[in-house]
Amino acid sequence: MSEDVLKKSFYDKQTLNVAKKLLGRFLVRKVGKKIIRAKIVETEAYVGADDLACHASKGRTRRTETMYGEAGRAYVYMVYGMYHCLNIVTEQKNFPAAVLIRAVEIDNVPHKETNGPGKLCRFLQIDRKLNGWDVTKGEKLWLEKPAQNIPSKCITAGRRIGIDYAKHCKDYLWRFSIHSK
DNA sequence: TAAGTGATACGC
DNA sequence: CGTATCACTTAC
Repeated sequence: MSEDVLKKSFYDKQTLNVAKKLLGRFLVRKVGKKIIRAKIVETEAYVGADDLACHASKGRTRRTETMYGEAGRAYVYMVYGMYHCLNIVTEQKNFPAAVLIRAVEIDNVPHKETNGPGKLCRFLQIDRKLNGWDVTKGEKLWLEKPAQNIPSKCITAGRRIGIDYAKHCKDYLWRFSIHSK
């Protein structure tokens, strides 16, 4: 496996920092012999049982069990019956936190097809079978270092999307994206 | 702006 | 069991 594969030590840190550092890195998906490399351009952090927007705020259940596990695993779930969302589990074991991958860019693919969490999973053929997958192994699904880091002045923080039910937590600036130019 | 879609969680 | 809700997308 490539030396560029991000290790567990990248993920078991503070979630907000991991979310920012994931920007500009490559999400790599291998299906059969085909490899797709996607640059991450937008992420969101979901941190702990106290974050009302985090699925784990409702307690530890079968669904959220992955988030309580080790850092560097994929947390994949289905929403609205049609779409999957890909998250990467962060922080230490038994602390529920993850980074949602909201948008990516792929060479020769219209941005329209990969600029949403449900759309990028459909394009990369990610579904619940990958829930709990270890993304530090460099097989099937993993993340790689970028050619260069994204300067912090090119990162925009904003409110998270689609979590109006989360009361005061909806105003946290826990969505991060790269602004071009 | 609304509705499709089914897993999930919870109440009975 | 039933039913409400949802970290979304697409078509009006």
